[in-house]
Amino acid sequence: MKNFIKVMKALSDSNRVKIVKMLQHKLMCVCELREALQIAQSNVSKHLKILEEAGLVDYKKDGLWVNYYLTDGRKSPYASSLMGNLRHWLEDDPEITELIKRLPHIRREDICKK
Amino acid sequence: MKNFIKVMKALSDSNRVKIVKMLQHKLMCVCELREALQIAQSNVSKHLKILEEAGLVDYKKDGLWVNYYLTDGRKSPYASSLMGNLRHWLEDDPEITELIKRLPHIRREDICKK
DNA sequence: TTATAATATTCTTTTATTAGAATATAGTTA
DNA sequence: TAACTATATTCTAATAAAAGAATATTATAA
Repeated sequence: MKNFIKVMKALSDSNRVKIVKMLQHKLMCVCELREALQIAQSNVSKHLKILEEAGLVDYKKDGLWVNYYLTDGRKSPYASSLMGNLRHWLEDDPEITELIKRLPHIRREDICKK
Repeated sequence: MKNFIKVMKALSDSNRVKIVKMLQHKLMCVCELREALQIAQSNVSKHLKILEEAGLVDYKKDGLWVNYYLTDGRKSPYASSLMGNLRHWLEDDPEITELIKRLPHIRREDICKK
């Protein structure tokens, strides 16, 4: 039950759903996600942590960058099923399509200084 | 997006998930649900409203009783898919099995006076 | 070693959610 | 009609979530 609730809660926030939908297209670092969502960096980090603890995303460090990517949800049947469905769910949502359209122009080289 | 979030939120609370799992076994009135969950009647009503607005349950009035039952989630693909999955999900959850086991003994004739 | 950059964590405020108690409503029966 | 019962709604308090600002951490480069 606990894990089920955790997965459901993780996907009950629109910013987190947006993160998932973006990561379906490419692996992204925190500053790219911040730029895309236009929210404070600390919030991006916190949302990512919630998604990670639900077993929905994972990350690899690359120098200063931390690159987040989707897991297959192997950690739980709930995560797995929902991640599968979310590949086609919300594809026509206006907010999502707008976000995805902007995605190619959000590049860490332009946003961060390194 | 809005409807998706609504469905996810509706299923992000353990009392509401319990209601869904119980309704898989039989149609139930508010006082039976209250007895099963051991929470205030007003809370049961409020949880039922949230489930209803997410398109997960519906009700039919029968005199003083209001009988709640599961919909097939026809209202949205999210509701439909999750309701389908919830038929087998959490079947082995200790809290749920305990609850379902008690279900046959929770009868409105015994609980309410009428 | 110092400085800098990307991310995580902490602190604080605001907003939502959940809860029970009290009250209102609607249907039933005396 | 008046009294009663099941449910819904309102009110208020407690708890949890989400937000941004500020600070801490970690890795890199000067």
